Amino acid sequence: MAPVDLASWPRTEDAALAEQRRLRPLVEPRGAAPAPGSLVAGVDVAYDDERNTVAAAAVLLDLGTLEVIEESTAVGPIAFPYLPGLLAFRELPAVIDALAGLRQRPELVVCDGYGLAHPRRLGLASHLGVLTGLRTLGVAKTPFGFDHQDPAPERGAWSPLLDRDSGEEVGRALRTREGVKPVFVSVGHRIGLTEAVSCVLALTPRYRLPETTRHADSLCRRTLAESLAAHS
DNA sequence: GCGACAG
DNA sequence: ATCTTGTCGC
Repeated sequence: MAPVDLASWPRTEDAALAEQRRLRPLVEPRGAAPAPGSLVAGVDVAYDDERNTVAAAAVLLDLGTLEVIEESTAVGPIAFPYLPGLLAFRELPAVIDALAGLRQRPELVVCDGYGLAHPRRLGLASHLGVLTGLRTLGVAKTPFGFDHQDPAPERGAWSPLLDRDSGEEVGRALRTREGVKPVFVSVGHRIGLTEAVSCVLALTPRYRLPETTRHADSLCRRTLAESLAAHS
């Protein structure tokens, strides 16, 4: 996997918007779910704004057993400010570095955030998919700017996540645990929405968030804390 | 113009 | 995202 060249990474809002327009037509919003024994990666990042440092983690799990197979991390400078709708430019350089450190290639990458459920239909999950060619999906914890009805209380229940203007279904509010707030699933790249939802259910046998996300979250936090200690 | 706003 | 303790519950 080609590492990111930070020298040519967008630095301004205009450049980032132009890059989204360029990549958007390359998203493939259909495709099968990976087979039960496939390797699935979870990715996440943690920040230290004081030191302009970001730590990313990629954790590889067996989709069938949910056992951790491999871990990889990357630490680097924060590549972009946080602007809603441009999150990918902040997170992806470190995420791609972490993914590049995995010895085995995942058949799916689960991202913390959105894919097609995005103002310009290029959230970080889709962006990552187009840049790497990997199959991706997004799982977000809040509805961003979209409308939805509360799904029925049982695990597996869902309702469409709708664009406020067009009414288009851009994702699904999915109940991964009975009686707990839903998560918001959207297609990233090379997978359909129904298939993405079934993957997320396979990854949430017990908690609200996918096992992939939970492992990646704790690993990137640990990595950031260790890099902090090492530099003081 | 104002508020809302993935992480 | 991050600042932050104890506490209720499975």
